[in-house]
Amino acid sequence: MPTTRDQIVDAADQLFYEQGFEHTSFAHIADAVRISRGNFYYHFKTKDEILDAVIAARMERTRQMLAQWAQQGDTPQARIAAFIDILARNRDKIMRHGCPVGTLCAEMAKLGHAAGQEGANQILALFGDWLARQFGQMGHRKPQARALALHLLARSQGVATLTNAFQDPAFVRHEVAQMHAWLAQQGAEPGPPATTNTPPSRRKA
Amino acid sequence: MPTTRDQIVDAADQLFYEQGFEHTSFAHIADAVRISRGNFYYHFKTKDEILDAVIAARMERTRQMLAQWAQQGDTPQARIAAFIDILARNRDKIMRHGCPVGTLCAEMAKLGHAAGQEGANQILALFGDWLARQFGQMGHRKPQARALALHLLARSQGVATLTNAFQDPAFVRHEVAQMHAWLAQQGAEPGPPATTNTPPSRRKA
DNA sequence: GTCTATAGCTCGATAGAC
DNA sequence: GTCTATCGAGCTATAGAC
Repeated sequence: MPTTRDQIVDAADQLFYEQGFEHTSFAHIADAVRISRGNFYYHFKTKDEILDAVIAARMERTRQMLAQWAQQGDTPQARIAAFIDILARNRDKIMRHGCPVGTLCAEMAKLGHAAGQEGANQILALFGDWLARQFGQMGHRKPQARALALHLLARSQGVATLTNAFQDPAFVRHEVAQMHAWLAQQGAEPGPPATTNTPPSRRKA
Repeated sequence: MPTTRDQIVDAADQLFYEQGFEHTSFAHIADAVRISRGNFYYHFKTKDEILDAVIAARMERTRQMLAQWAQQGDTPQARIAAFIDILARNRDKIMRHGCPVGTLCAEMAKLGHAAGQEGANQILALFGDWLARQFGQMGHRKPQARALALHLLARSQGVATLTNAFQDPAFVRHEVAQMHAWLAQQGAEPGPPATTNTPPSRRKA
């Protein structure tokens, strides 16, 4: 039996994802947990407090997910592939509500909510840093590994945005396949790292 | 001297972009135009009405911009390059508020605002259809031209999302350069069109 | 810990004078 | 066309009984 506080955080987490932070009221969260508004305020004094708790929970869950991928994947390529596949695995939710991380970052930026923006960006940064480490283990030097990580992160964000807008499952499949193909081209190579998507062996060919 | 109605639409357009639709109140718009709330209601009866007007204005502006690109670019490649360059040209605004189209699509989806989502998606589709036409003129068959268009649209959306979150100008420059390099690889070719980012001449090599 | 009741505010929207 | 005045609903947040 989870504590009331945990139930509140879980419900808020889901509602913030489905309807957005601003659009979700205390009444809405309280109704979902089946407690009174007064009880809600016993656990969280302000809306910022519940936002902080949700962000902390998402951060922790993200850390665990990344640790699990790191444990299960034998090669950095396999681990990055696990990242790419979340788009396909969460396709239906993304079609309805977008990427949980990206849409929260966007909303916090629009609201001018500095603390929330900082927290949401940190979750996004967790993915970026983790991906950069994987590309580093593939043999890429630090700045290049970081560039590849941000490139892949941006692509997955873009696919999520268009999936949310156009609701086309075939588009997700196609882009995920392209990302896997792109990943296969980013092989570890000695010598100068590639700066474009072009395979190094073909540069200046 | 623009009409009061046009002034309202312009102010609402800007505020919806900077703070989001839901976060912007009638009082906020009225203050920006320096009219009373009552006067505002003479021109627009509901919040959906002003949203419709803003979307219509953005749609018209987008059409004009695409027509101008079509007129100025001598080749389809040059015209697509003009699309890619809006990321660099609007970099500062994107860092602060994201992509005007993508963030509106995301917000409408979160609010469950069917009409607004439909309108915002239509603006995004304007870009997609226009890009698909350009790729078609480069010699790609219809489904392939559409896939390339959506791929590029998704990448620009993703770059906008990460730019908004991380506020890194160097990242924008790098990704824009990569998109131009990618575009150069998507040359018109007879025979089977490429289905990945790999240049066709290298497939199965 | 959980509840009811409500303060204090802002919202979208309306009515009517000028 | 523009204004002031105001409504009812919904919001965050607080106070206090149990």
